[in-house]
Amino acid sequence: MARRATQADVARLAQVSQTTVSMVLTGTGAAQRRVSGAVRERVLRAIEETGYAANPVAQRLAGGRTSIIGVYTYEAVFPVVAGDFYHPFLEGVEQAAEDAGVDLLMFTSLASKAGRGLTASGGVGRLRVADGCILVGRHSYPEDLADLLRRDFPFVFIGRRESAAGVVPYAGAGYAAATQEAVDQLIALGHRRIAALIESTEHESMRDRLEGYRTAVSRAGLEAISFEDPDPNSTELIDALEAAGITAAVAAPDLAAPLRRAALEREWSIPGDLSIVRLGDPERPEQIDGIDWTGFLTPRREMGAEALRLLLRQLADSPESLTQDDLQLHLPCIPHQGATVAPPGRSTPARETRSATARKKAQRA
Amino acid sequence: MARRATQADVARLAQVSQTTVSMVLTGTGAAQRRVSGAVRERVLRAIEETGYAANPVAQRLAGGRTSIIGVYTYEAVFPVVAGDFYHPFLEGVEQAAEDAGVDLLMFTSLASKAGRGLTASGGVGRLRVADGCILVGRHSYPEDLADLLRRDFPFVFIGRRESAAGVVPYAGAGYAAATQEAVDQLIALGHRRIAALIESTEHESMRDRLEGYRTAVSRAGLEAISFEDPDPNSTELIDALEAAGITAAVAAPDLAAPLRRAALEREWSIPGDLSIVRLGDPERPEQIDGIDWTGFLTPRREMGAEALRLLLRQLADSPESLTQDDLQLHLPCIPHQGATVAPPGRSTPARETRSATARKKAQRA
DNA sequence: CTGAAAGCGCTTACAG
DNA sequence: CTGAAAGCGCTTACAG
Repeated sequence: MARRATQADVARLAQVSQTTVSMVLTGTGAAQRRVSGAVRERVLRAIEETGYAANPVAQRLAGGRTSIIGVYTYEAVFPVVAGDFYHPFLEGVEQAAEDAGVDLLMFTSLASKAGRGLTASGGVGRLRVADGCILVGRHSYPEDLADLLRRDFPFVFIGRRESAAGVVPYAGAGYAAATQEAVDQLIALGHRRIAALIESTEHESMRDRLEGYRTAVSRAGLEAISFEDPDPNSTELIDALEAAGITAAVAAPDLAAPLRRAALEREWSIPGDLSIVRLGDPERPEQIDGIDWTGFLTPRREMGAEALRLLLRQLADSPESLTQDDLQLHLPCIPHQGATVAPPGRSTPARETRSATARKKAQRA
Repeated sequence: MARRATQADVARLAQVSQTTVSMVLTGTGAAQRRVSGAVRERVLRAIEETGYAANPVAQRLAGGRTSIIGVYTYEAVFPVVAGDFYHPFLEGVEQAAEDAGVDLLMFTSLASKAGRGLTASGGVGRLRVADGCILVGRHSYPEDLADLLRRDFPFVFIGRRESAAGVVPYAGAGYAAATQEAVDQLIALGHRRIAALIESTEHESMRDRLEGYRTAVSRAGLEAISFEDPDPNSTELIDALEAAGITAAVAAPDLAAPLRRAALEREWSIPGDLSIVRLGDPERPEQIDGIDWTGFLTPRREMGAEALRLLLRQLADSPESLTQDDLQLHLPCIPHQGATVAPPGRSTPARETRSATARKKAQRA
């Protein structure tokens, strides 16, 4: 196997110095150094002839750019499950990369061991073969974020992430705004007892939804009734909703279907007895059902594409000019009017009946 | 921004040479060089103190390998269609890359314009930023193959490819052997009039299937009856099968379902009147049905994984020792006994009846 | 306009 | 057992 050609090889063939070869390749020298037309021609021909392509590793070590953007996925790059949650993010990244003419380096060598993240599997250093890096994954890894920020390595997270260590650049979904709007609509329909069901507020995206919910209910002078990490398989949740007189619930994506199932088991009708709003795309494939959910979709492709563009902006000439608002993107979610929301049940009697049935079932159990 | 510590920093602190630091870190020196206990201790402490972590970029440059393997996909890297045909190949590549500790560079910048291939979008040049490259795609691109071979660039195709320009390294499916075996089984069941339905023999994989079919029928002294690129939506195909007295057909993956549909429309029963063997995984997602096809599966993940391993072998110490057999892999297909094959219809009357019905329908049309 | 030289942070013969 | 030195393939001041 022929050794790959180097600038030295090209230089020898073109009868110029290696510096000159580098110069014609990356014209961005101190003073936009011009190489005379004749010499440039010779060099270009020699490049052609030798099949030279710059070694990105050497380029990076010397402090240059490679037009290679890293992609670090906390989950598998090529997900096993068709219809995987992460797929659309990567499609967006790919599309934007193609548009920008950059290549994507998937850090398969850094496969996150047992979900312990980047820091655990070799650290941020390895990412530096790329000009910058996009990160995607379900969880938050505070150490990774701190490390990334401290090292001053250009990166963008897909999905909002916070760190005490500094301003984390991200392309996130506007969950707060979308949730708020969804709750506003429930209120406009006449609902007064609206619950929020979310997963752990450890995660930024859940905090955002909760915040949107709180803003909307408090502005309307309603009571905020939220359940964090409820167990949708227990009857207690439905008991609690009933006791609180809830007529509508906004639910984290993976909680919507279980809530619906639990409610139906109680012989509630959806949306007759309970309206449910789904706050985004479900992550777990088993949650993908045929239900026409009212709520909104997570703009996954857009998040991927915008993340890449944001990274490119950071790599551009004057990254200092980027403000926090430039670095932290909240992309609008896509509202969808489905079949799981209706005005609250009109008659108290109906509600009584339902409650009676429910109570009977509960006693039997 | 704290500059990250280097071996030089550690060396200074530990009062040893930078070489020694490198030595204690990577004990694999020429003669397993031992550093005395005391010195090793000092170095380790200094590493601790400085928080030193090796710069992988420098390691790669010094090591002579970038550990970057390119992946060029003629189709989109992250396919839009869930259940995409190409997905499993990439999963296999990813798994093998993870095992080998190499990263994958997806050439998104080279997105093949209108299916015109590599040569059309700039040529082999950019691929050279990687140590070698895996190529995946539906079609054959003779120019690309010739270019790759002529340039002596290490690559492996997923799926068998031929070129007059030389020996193309590939990890292909053993379609010939699998098809032959399938036909043998039909013969063992008592079939004597067996047809082959394949797509254009322009493609290597179709030629392989045809070859396997021909070998099997000729060995059994039967007539070879093959249809290349038949139109399964026309009644002519069924007419022809009927005229030839066919009782079983082996069909290219994307032709099996259309053939079945056409036969059912004729009121043939499957497998009663016609046995159908499907020769691999269908490419087009609309062909994915609930039918339990008899035939075999394409070992897609294995092909991806083996392609990467083969490429790595080419990049290893003594690639010259690789023979053509080493470079061209035919991975065994996975046989599957489904519900679309049975012994041929026992009675001539049954067949007459069927033919009569069919003839009537044909006249009506 | 062009080239000699230093430097990026490592590994690895080659000498002591 | 340890270190001085060369080299991996680039970029980028710094001199001509």
